[in-house]
Amino acid sequence: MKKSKLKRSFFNRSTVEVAVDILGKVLICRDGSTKLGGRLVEVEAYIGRDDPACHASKGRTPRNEIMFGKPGLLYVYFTYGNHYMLNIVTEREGFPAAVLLRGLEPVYGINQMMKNREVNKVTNIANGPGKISQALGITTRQKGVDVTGDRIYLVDDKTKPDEIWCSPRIGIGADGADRMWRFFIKGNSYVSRAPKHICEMARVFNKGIR
DNA sequence: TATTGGATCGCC
DNA sequence: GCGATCCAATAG
Repeated sequence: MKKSKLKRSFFNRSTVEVAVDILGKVLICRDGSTKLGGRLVEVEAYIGRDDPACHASKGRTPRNEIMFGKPGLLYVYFTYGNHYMLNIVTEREGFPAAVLLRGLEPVYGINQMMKNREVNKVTNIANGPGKISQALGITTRQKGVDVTGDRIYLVDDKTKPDEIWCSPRIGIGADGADRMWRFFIKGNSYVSRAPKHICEMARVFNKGIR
């Protein structure tokens, strides 16, 4: 089986489908001779104007306008005075939606990522959304970068992820907390520390797994 | 122009 | 469990 780079058509689908399918794929960031990245193990879906937790729920603003753009663009924003959140835009152009990257199993450039994070445990490099951006050197400068290009992209190496589970999204208030739109690989050590949430197997997306 | 709170993290 | 930290969004 050959490795392949994910194309725009991958992201031009329903956000839940993209969120589930992107688990197990490898995110690569190239900068000159530096190659950083790893396998995605936890993501969340933010879907359109009807999703109260989606930044675009109240319409288009300077911050969220990238979400209305082409599927496959990076949506990066700054929050809590400290952290950059890395998202990939999904669905057709004009429909504001994205997948937030929350957990990554380090594969490439582990030493450099540990330097970027000032940590010395691999399990503490990228087990949280702010940590992923810091490890990879992502800031709002990367907002709008196209992941079908050659600087930041995703690779399908045909690895089958283990069981996919879902839960409510983290850090979301009552509005939108009912949606089970956080997806992660059950038991993986690089999933972020989460509050005690109801988790269940995402049965629809685990065909063939019993 | 002022105020408020956040898709978090790290340390107590 | 709580404070840091600063920007975006909203209200006045």
